[in-house]
Amino acid sequence: MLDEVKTQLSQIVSQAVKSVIAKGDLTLTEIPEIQLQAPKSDEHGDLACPLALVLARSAKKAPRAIAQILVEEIEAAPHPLIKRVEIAGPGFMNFFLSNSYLYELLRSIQNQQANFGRSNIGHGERIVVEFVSANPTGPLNIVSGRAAATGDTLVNVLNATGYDAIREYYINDAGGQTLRFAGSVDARYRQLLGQAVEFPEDGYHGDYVTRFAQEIIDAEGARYLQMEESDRLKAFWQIVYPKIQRWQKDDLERFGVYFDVWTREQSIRDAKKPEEILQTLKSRELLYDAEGATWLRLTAFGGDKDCVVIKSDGEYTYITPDMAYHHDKFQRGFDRAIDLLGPDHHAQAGRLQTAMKALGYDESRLRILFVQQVNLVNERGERVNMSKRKGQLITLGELIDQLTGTVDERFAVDVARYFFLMRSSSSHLDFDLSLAIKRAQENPVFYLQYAHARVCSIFTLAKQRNIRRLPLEEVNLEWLQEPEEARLIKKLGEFPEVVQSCARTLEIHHLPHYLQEVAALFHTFYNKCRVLDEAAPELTQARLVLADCVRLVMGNGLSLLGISAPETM
RNA sequence: GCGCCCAUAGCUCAGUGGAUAGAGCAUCUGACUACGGAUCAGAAGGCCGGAGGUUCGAAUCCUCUUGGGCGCUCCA
Repeated sequence: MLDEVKTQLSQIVSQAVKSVIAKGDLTLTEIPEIQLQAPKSDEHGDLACPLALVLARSAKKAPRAIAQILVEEIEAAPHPLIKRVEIAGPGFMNFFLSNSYLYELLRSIQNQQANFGRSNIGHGERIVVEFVSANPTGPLNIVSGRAAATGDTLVNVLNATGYDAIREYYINDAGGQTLRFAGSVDARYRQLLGQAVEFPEDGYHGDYVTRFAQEIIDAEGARYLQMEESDRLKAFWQIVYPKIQRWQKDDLERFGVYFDVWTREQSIRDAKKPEEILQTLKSRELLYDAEGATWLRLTAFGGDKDCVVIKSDGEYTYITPDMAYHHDKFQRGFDRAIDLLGPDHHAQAGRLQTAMKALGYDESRLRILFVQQVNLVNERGERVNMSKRKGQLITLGELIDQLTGTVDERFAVDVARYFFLMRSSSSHLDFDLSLAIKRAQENPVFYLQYAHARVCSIFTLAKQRNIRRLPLEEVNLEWLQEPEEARLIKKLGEFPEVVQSCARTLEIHHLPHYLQEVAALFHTFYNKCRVLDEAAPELTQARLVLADCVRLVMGNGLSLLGISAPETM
């Protein structure tokens, strides 16, 4: 809707430029794109156009003079949309629009209902978004929580803008970490059975490792001691892996994140996909042997160094099945793949990008985003580095547990999700758990939810007072004349653009910020303007339409964030 | 040494080419006997890490520089 207004206005301006050139009042070889921006201040109108500033050089005229010529041309043929045009500052043309477009906006929101905010800029492009993908060697920590909230919302946003996106989790259930983890379980197993074994230095120290060992003893005793160590490790892995996977999945679901596809590295290996891509690379003469290993010539594609794909012991390095996995994503028909990675995977990301180029894929098809680290801050304000191996971490489950101590489970998830979503994912995040718990009650997410609940309460009260809403076409929206109403309506109209911008930039933190603004403008409106006024039934009807539009935008927005929109709190 | 991320109000962060740089928290002052005070109105708080450059116009783009974080394995 706001788009349409902009399009209309930019046509008017561009028409004016053309006719001014035709008259010879302005000399230009080329008309630049006409920008229209919503000014921050009401004094600057509804939409501002800096065209005269842009043209100053090529037209060899002062910006204000150019603006003057254009404004005269525009005013010569009055348009119902434009109330007046002012020239301001260095040469901005500020358009003040007639309120009718605001009323159109409300009608448009009413007609679209839950679809308001949805669009089709994606044209059905198929995208696989891979995120979390934590090693199956322990519970998910809060960094994974941040990735989970981010990826989940990103997929919501993409699907709302006409892309066909899915959530995918890659399970590294076949690499070297698995045996290292099994080794840690084994060490605890033997320790618990009284053997004096030293715990591996690079092992996993978490309590849960000991718990797993104890569970094995409880179920099957000491019988694994009879086995060869390598067989025992494999057996332990088989026992422990499903438990961890279940654990991770439960935590994610508790957090409201459901993956569409879980891909196991083992299944990629079983399907001989790594061999397949190695064959392709070999046929292109991109592989060579050196120092007993097989290398991929990444330097031929702009990589800073070549990388090993088969180690001298015959095992693959991480990248080999990973390449195969990404190749598989494209084979499954996805136009684009987006990966959300932790910041400690920078080198891996660069290598993978280059490797996919070597496999013949256009660079633009794989986009790797980084969800920056989360530092845990302790009571003394010191940063604590989280490490899964050292068992020094806060798990996603613990986070929700702790928040649940102060608020309901549903709100605990809301608080945690909002905490992760409200800041840019490229920024580091200091997570002060004690503060987060303390602040749970006064968390900014409640500000948004309260706005939604407050709107809903208006309708509840209306019902109690037997105030029935008239059909939209019988409501006279001209009653909405207050500046607080105009500001709120304008903000509501931005919603589709905000969602689109999140989809285009893959930066979703704009959405929480936008909803915060909507909530603030609504609260202001609510304090200033009485909705249910029995002395003014027509005004009441018009304001009910506005209130309902706020309800829709807040509801649709919160739903994209995966945060509940309560009707009462 | 090389690459990536970050630096904006006391604190946590938005703003990535437009007018007077914004919000939340914290601080201070106020608000209707009326739709939910989990709210609102207002005050105070800033050489946008620093220095050059591009531009009509820079927190934003380029170069250099300072400080912090993370990578640079035949680990994942």
